[in-house]
Amino acid sequence: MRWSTSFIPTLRDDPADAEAVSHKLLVRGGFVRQLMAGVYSLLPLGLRVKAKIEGIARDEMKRIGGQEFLLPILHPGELWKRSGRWDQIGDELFRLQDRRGSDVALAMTHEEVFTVVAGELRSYKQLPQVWFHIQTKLRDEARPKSGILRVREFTMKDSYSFDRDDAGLDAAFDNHLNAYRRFFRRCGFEAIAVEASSGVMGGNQSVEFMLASEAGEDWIASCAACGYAANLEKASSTLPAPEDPESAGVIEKFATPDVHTISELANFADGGVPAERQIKTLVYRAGNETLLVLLRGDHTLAEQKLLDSVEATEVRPASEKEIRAALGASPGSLGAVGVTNCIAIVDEALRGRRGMVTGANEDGYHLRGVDVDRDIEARAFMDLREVSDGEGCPVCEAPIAVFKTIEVGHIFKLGTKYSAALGAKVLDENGSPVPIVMGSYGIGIERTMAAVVEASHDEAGISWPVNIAPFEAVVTVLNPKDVKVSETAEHIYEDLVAAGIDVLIDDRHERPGVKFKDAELIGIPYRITVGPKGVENGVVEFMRRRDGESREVEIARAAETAAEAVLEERS
RNA sequence: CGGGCCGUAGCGCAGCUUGGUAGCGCGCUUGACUGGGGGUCAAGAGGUCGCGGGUUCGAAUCCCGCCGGCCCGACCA
Repeated sequence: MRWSTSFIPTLRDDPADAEAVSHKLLVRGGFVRQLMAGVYSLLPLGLRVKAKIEGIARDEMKRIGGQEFLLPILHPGELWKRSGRWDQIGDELFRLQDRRGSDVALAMTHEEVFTVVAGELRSYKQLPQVWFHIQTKLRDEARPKSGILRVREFTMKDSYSFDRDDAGLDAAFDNHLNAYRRFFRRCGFEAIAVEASSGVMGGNQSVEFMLASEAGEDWIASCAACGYAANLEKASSTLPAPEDPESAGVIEKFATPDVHTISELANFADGGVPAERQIKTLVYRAGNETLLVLLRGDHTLAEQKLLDSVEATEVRPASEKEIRAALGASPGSLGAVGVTNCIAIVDEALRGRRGMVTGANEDGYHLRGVDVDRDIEARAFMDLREVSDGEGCPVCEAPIAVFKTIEVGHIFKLGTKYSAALGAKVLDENGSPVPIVMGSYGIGIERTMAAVVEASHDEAGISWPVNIAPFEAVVTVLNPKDVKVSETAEHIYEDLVAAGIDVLIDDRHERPGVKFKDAELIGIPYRITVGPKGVENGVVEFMRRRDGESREVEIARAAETAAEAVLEERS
């Protein structure tokens, strides 16, 4: 392609509304333009990258036996009602009505429709199947942000596995796990596979693929020593054994005027204790039940863990009014000792603790000498707290690291949630109908694009890996008016085209500096610079974007050298 | 959905406090010089000041309403 006739609108300045590096660079480089909040147009450069990422996804899916489909994005609301998600999901699902007034949903994901198609499977002998498509998804995100990282309209590679039993699902899941690792590696980064919560997707196991990045919004805990990694919604950790008094002691009420927070109580002169000796009492509503969620004073609740373990579709913090009605005191003086009208759920870290301090359910008073096992009627002990950096890995006890990541892929063991609801059954060996065991597996294509930029850029711009670069090489013509220079450049360009390299020739009438800056901004992995001085000496400059390494190459060998470098890196 | 900030030329911004009919840099067009890291000079083009209403002789500027965007939080298969 010729730069002079291409639409590559690069910008000198960062767009004012961009925060994330990938957002700034993809806009400045002329890859994307915003249309509205969370909706972006892909320009030619952006589309080229997207197509390459899709190509790798397709390749990896076919490697594990995937068959490609293309399912609609306009779905009958009826179908989503049958799976239950019409009511479960809320505002994130785009809904509309057609001219006859029928409910229609815009695809957030395609479990329902793939399951309907799978309804034509008749026999266990037809299983397993792995089906996929690469299709637009629409989600009315509450807060689109960070450019192309979190949007309302995007492309997803999603696949669905259909198996006769859990063992089959396990195998399909493993195949995807490996395919995803290869996929992200080919896109240019090592994704961290983490245990995750399945959320409203249903199913009992899910793994997310993450890229460590400040631009991300998911926190994960990861152990460098043994490889354990989990989303903070799910991660657990070990703590040093507490040093509690031997004897249980007796409960004493004491006055704590003006003490409303854990830290105020820790600093309270007349009976205050450190946060780790306090019991934090949070009040939640789940359906018609009031839950007391008890944690150590210095710990934070991982709300998703609570949600996952109470089997409610929704839990929310109780209002101050509800709290007062249930416990007779305001936040700051709450506790679970002697409370019978609420369900107390206690974090594992409090099990067996003695000599603790907690609220007395009377404003301005606390209790000391509390023995958790003796004094609190716990419905259950569960892991509810959020892991902190430096705590012990649950597998090997080495210190665990907590950091921010971008979620680029997510795979789920769905089980029979959708097949049972939508009647996708096969006959087993005995001739009895059994629901198909399903898995679903997604990769965000544009998000992957942005993630690569987050992982691979410098002050000058993007540095694409060869596999997904919009062009693999650029021939920069320093002075197109100089006939010798321009003929030399054109020859090299033609040779690269003939060699099957995606090559761009910068034949614009621009200053050299402008061309260099632009080539670096849009991130072309290799550059051949053809200028009058070099041509005079029979050489051109060959430069690698990622480290700036450059050398002179004979004109006759230039195309070959570049082609070899590119081909060596393609995978 | 709560809190904060912002909509003026393609991009980045000033002007608004104290009303008088819009300006700067970059980019763009034409010409000349220049040609290995965003060059110089000259001449130009380009704006319903987000939208609607109100106040006023007069509104980018003041008032009311709406729309849109960004950030923080809640949310997120």
